[in-house]
Amino acid sequence: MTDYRPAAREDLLDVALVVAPRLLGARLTTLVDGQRVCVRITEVEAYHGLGTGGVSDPGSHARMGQTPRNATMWGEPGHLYVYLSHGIHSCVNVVAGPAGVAGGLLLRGGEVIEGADVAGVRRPAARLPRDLARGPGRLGQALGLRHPIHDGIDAIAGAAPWPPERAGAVARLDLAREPVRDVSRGPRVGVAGVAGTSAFPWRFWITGDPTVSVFRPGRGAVES
DNA sequence: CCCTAGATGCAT
DNA sequence: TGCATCTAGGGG
Repeated sequence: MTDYRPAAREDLLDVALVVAPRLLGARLTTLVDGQRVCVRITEVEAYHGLGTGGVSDPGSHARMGQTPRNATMWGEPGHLYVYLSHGIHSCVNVVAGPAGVAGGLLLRGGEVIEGADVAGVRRPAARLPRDLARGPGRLGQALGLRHPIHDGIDAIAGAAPWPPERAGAVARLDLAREPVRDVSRGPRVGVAGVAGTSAFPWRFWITGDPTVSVFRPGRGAVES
């Protein structure tokens, strides 16, 4: 990953798209406040931003270039970009692509496979186990990840099996996974304008998985 | 400044 | 359908 060098502008666009399906079935484990929760990722969305002069993703936080808010997206791959949605929800991205290029995969859904009791306490509204991490805000809450204190946390363990804590939290992404039977692809959720149409089919999910969030077209999307 | 809209969730 | 409530960006 660190040796990756884009040969063309199009290759930069590919980065997040290549990584996206690879995250399906992968596991993200967190240790927050001494409590451990593991989620099997079932739904992701790709976002990127080339900054000034390049083609940009109109649905991406990085579309206008680097800002204090989206700085993590421009940093090291494998770190977590945690942002606040509507002033309430902490949503989690896995940063993708080389440092200096904005890219990330929004984790939109997952199955809690460890620490369901802990996740249940964090998410009392969840009636069914499948709702514990179904949706980006829910997933962040189930894992105990919060904006802004956990933004930029490194989810790659590296040589150490369990890296040092940061802000009372540890996150680890395990890309080794069981083969995924069938992957579906379609437009991203809740993105307005052209990005809400089939022009950007950058949402990937495990076909038929009950922990995949409900599709909701963005404002300005084509009605039917 | 003020307004709007946003990669949302949940009660009504 | 409306609200919770924080942020960035665009327009006056």
